[in-house]
Formats: sequence, structure tokens, C-alpha cells
Amino acid sequence: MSKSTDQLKRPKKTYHHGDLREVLIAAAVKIIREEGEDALSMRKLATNTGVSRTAPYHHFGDKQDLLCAIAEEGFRRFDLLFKQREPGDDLHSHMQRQLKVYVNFAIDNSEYYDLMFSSRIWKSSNISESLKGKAYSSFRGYTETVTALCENIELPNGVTPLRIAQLSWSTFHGMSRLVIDGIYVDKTAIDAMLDTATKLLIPKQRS
Amino acid sequence: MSKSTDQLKRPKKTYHHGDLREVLIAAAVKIIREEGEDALSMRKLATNTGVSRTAPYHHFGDKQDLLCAIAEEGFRRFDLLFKQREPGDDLHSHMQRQLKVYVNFAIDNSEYYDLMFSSRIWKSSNISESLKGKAYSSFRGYTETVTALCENIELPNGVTPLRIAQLSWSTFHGMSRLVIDGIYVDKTAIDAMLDTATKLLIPKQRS
DNA sequence: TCGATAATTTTGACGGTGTCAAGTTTGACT
DNA sequence: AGTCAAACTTGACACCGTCAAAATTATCGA
Repeated sequence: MSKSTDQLKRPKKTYHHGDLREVLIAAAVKIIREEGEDALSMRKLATNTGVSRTAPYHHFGDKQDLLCAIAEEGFRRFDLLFKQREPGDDLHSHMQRQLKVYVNFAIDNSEYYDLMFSSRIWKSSNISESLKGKAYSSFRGYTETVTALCENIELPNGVTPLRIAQLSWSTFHGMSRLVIDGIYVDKTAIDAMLDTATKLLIPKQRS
Repeated sequence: MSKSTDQLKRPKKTYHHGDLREVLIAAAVKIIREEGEDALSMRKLATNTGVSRTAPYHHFGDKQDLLCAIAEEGFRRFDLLFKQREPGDDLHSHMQRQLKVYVNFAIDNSEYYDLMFSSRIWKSSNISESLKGKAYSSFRGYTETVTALCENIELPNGVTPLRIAQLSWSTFHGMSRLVIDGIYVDKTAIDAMLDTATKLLIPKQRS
């Protein structure tokens, strides 16, 4: 009886299962984290969740579609971490902190990061528009921060803030991937590398 | 008659097919380049080559084993390109040129580069030792060049040549991957980014 | 030259995968 | 209460990696 009144504003709860969609995403992330991306199959995912093989196809048109949803969730979590700025923090210290946040996020949440920058997703034609939008807005935010940082700083000839942003993003992405993909094994060197990166790439002042 | 005398020194030609192993690698690379890595299956590879489904398993214990062989071939080709230094070229110009060689190789030969730095390969336990060796020697060579470059240069506090090598490698790897994986689409900006990278990361002289 | 031997390739089989088509159950709304 | 659509299941198909056993073929010693 009170049920029907609750119903008015509740888009989350779906008909049969509760909210299969969210459960599926969580279960998929769990499989990837514990057994690797290759171990994720739609069938295993369905079985683990307790539904039949093709049930997920009612929430995701495709396996690819599921992967996009996970990537998007990754960007959501990343933004939450990356956006926050401690008060009373000058821009340079803020930036320095954020770089570590970036790389640490990538390493500690590689289930997400892998998909956020997966070639399978970005090279395919059926990447979701919302994922694209989220990713681009992340990069735009990053570029703006770097640009602000470059004000009142004398840059070398022909070097623009945009270039520094692209370049440093490449650097942190590359570093993250080398660790995630198992090529760099010495994680303890990461901090030192980040410090060096800050000194060379993120300008404080140039003498 | 002359056949048996030829036989003395010829480890290449194998018994039945000729040299299936090399042919398989080439065919695999072709499939990856034309249809993407996902499209490569042992069965299709066999069919394309004109042998039965399981014939490749006599030359590669595993699909993984085949991928390792391709990656190794990739490092072989990369080394050929990267090693050569034009005479009468000072170290800094040499380095500047090599960075473009690196990124161009990665982009133009992504069939190889993808596998050379593939997490599937590097995170698995059955990566071949020879591949490991080849990869490490590549990085060592790079580090040595950067170190030589840093001689007589005053580096910022706490920055070592090794760090610069690691950092710049990360940068070029990251840049390559962002392009290869379809995240950076504007390839025309690459040259400008590389110039900026040289200015900031590869020291000529610090004022 | 022939026959043994080992390298090479094939056929058959098993369990796993993505996903489409058709049917069945179930919740919500009039 | 009955309709309708959303959610889910069962069945089927064409692939996939790879193991075991059989068949083929090249090489070498006699």
C-alpha cells in the first residue's frame, strides 16, 4: 500500500532483480580485479550474479557496452578524487599532489584505468557518447589547471601551456601503464620519478 | 643429389612446409595489422596459412608463445632502427632525432608495439626469457645514451640521469599509446609535442 | 636401397565463449 | 482484473584454445 506511493520517485529499482545493472558492473569489476580482464566473460558474470547467461544482454547491448559502462564509472571515481583541492594550498603544491593522486589511482584501480584508456574501447566505433564526454572533460580540466599554473611563468620558446599539459599527461599515463602492464616492476621508484617530473615539467619558476 | 650437401648448414628450412614458423609469424602480423589483435585466432591463422588447426602448436606451445615471438621480432626491428646514429651528429641532435624515431615506430608499427608492451605478455608468468632480455637491453641502451647526454650538465637538485631516462621513456611510451589506442586523434600535434619534450626533458644546457 | 626413427601435420573431441531468436515469467497501470 | 511491456530463461549457432591419438613424411644409418 505504501509501496505505490514510494514508487513515485524511484528510477533505480528495476522490475525483477532489484538493480541488476549496477550489480553486474560491480561483479564484473570484481572479476577483473581478482582474475584479470581476460577472465571476464558474459557467461561467468551472469553465473556469478545468479542469473541466466543472457540476462545481462537486457542491460547491456554488448560486452563492449558493459566495458564502456565500467570505464565511465572509472572516470566518475577518478573525477571525485582529482577534483578536490585542499584549501590554503597554492596551485603548485596542489598540482604536485594531484600528480601522485593520478598515478596512484591508476595503479590502485587498474581494473578501471585499464578500461578507461583501453584501445578496445577507444578504437571501436560503438563507444558511448557519455564516456567520450566524461573523458574529454577530464582532460579539459587538467589542461585548464596547467594553463593557470603557467601564468606569470616564462616558458621556453615555442612552448605553450597546452603542450605542457599534453606532454605531462602523456608522461603520467605512460608511467602508469608501464607499472600496470608489468614492465616497470619497481614501484618504489615511482615517487622519485614523480618528483623529477614535477621539477622538469610543471613550472614553478624558471631562472 | 646436391640436396644432401646443401642440407649441411641450413637450419631454416624445416621438414614439411618449408618454414612454417616464420610464415605463421608473418601471417599473424598481417591479421593484426589489417583486422586488429582481437581478430587473431590460432584457427584463422592456420586456415590463412593453409595448414590444419593445430599445426601451429608444433611451433608455438601456446597462443601466448606466438605473441611473444611477434613481440620479439618487434624489438628486433626497433633495435635496427634505433641503434643507427648518423655520423657527424652531436649527441643532442642525435637524441632529438631518435625520439621521433621511437614514436614514429610505435605509431607506424603498432602491430608490433602493442605486443612489445602488452600487459597480457608482461603480466603473465610464461613470458620468454629472450624477450625479457631484448626488452631490458633496449632500455639499458636508452638509459646509457641519456646518461652520456647528461654529462657536463647541471641537473636540478635530486635529479639523476637515470630518473630522466625513466621519465622520458614514460613520456614517449605514454604519447605513443595515447595515439595508438585512439585517445589522441590529432597526430599532427605529435611533432610539436616532441619538440616541447626535448626542450623540457632532454637537457642541452641549463641556464 | 631400405627400414627405423623422429619430426611434422591432421583428425577428433571437449569445454568455453559471444550473442541471436523465441518463449516464459513478472511487475506496474488502467 | 486484465493488459502490456519489461525482465528473464532456454535453446541454438558459430566460433575459440588446446589436448590426445593417429597419420604422414623426411632423414639417416645399414
